Amino acid sequence: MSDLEERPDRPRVVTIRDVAAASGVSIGTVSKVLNGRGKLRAETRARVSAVADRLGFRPNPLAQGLLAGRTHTIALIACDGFSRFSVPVMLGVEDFLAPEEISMFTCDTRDDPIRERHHVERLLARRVEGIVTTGRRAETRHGLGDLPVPVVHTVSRSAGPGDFSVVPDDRGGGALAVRHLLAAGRSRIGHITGPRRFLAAGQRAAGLTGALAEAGLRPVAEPLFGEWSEEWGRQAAGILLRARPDVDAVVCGSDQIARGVAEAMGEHGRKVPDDVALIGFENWEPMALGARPPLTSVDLNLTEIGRTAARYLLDAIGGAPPQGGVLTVPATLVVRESTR
Amino acid sequence: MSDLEERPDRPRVVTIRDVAAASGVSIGTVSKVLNGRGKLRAETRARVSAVADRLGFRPNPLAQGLLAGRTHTIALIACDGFSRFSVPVMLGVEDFLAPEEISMFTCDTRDDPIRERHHVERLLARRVEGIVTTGRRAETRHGLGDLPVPVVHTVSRSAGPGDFSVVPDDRGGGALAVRHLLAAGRSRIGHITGPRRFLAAGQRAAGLTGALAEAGLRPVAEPLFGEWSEEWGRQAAGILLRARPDVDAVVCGSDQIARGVAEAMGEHGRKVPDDVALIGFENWEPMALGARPPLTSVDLNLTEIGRTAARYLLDAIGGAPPQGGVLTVPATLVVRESTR
DNA sequence: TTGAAAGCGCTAACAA
DNA sequence: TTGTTAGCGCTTTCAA
Repeated sequence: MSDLEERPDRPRVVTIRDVAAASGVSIGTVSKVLNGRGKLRAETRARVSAVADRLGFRPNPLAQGLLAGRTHTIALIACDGFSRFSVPVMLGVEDFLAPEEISMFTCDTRDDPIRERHHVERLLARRVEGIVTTGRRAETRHGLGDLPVPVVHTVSRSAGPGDFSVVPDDRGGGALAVRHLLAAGRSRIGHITGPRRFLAAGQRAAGLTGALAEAGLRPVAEPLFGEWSEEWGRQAAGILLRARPDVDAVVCGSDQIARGVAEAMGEHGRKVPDDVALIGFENWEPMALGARPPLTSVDLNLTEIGRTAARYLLDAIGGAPPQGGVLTVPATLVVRESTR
Repeated sequence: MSDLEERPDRPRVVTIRDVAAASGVSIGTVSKVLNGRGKLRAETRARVSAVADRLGFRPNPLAQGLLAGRTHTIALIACDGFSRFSVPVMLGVEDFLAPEEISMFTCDTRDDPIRERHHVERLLARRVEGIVTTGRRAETRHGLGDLPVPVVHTVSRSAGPGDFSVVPDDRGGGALAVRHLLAAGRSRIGHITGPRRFLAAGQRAAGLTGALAEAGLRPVAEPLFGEWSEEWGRQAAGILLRARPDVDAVVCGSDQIARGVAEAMGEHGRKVPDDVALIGFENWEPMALGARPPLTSVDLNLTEIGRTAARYLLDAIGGAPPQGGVLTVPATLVVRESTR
């Protein structure tokens, strides 16, 4: 496949000088045409643009940026191998950025602070104008330190003082799930979720108990903290059924857990949703749709978190006063067969 | 959260001039110190580096790039919303790029040619030095046209003449699965997979029948083409069992299908792996590990595909003669309980 | 209405 | 051993 012939020259990049020469004007004039600036004869404008088009001229953003001190780039730093938590955020950020003609560098730190530092250094050297970080489920993360550009943290909130974070509403999501179940006439509601050390698990549980309390109720049993896995869901369903055979609904801390619960319920002779209604969390479609029956699930709207983060970042880049604190994006409920 | 006070000035960016002034030398000297070029007194070097460090100087890569005509950036274009197929490739590309101090722009086309064109235009304007595309399962995609920079397509092969693609070995993966089953003493092997129109489905099936043929065998029944879903797995398992109750192993076109099959097998009174061994495809861990029992699965080594693509891209950027054609990265088998 | 020239931050060739 | 200068591609005065 290799060949000895000279490599065919790739088309040389066309500069403003080429356009000027080809259209017989100065580079200043070309610049004015391209930017619609200054006073020029219509005929000149037309002619120069035509030439620029014909030559396939694209202004070099490095040169533009050098002069303007801007790069129209931002960076997204993930820490979790672009997991299913980071990806929707990325898409949201991109959504918001693309029409602004801003490009996005991405990198992943694999949860390694050294790698993170390294990436931040390089990105700053490249003069990105802002940084978005993404996290894995709602946790608390360290800040990035005092940087010369605005930073927005997403999903995981930053512990750095004055830092700004956009996070999912785990608590509200838990409440949402409960209200849906109450409206459907369920009242003996259990909760099976991930490890206690996860902020997300605690908040989802708190939202659930809160919403039950509003209705003068309590969970049918103490929330069961364990793992984020299907296997834990299977185990915990057994534990719950043994303690409270009369349970008529379970809110799960993740769709994976909910799948495990669904399976175990069947094995214990309970029908979903007839005997026990089931709600998952995170609305991870391959999981939620593959379950039998398909799972009602709390959607944390991570893409919206990404859009929101991008909007704030652009505002900050534009000179808006710095924001600190945590902004929470509401969750929504996607209703499927497991609660119908 | 807003305040009326003046926004605290972010630290102004330090230029080579600042360093020169602060250390009482010319900018040329600073440049030599920073790049280790030229002949300078050791004392000067030490002093200037110290000042540069103290000031937190970072050379502006825009200026460097403008001069050198290089940007040390590449782009990755996904088409599938950074799906589980694109993400491992991204990580592989990043793996290979990071030590080279090359940064990666990413964008997603949402499978929209207009969006793709738009992104390509913008990336070229930014003078990326190369482009990697990622695809969703092995398909054939259109090329990007004649670009002034090298392009490597991954996962989906490009139909563009002279284009270079790095793709998974679906056929080899199918063969791998069969050989593993044969070695385990199974011989009545069925196949349940995705839609016939997918190249990946066809190749996996071909690999399977090929490896069986080598052993003088044929599939226990015609391969069942359907959907990539669990639901299809459940359905198809029933069909297969009705046709061939004596089947002792099933290779599935995806882990999702395999999960469905596993579930249905249980319902039909077949134990996995005792009665029927099961192999999935793609080694999508949340699916493969959550199944009961955990699934043996063919890993397509997408991260390795990413690394390989990055290596070729860098070579091409470095001036290696252009390659055309398709490079196949071998698959491997991850053995778990479903075949033990 | 157009052109000339300065300068963004940096490197490299050449002078001193 | 160090400084000076030109120039990368572009925008933006200011002159013509």
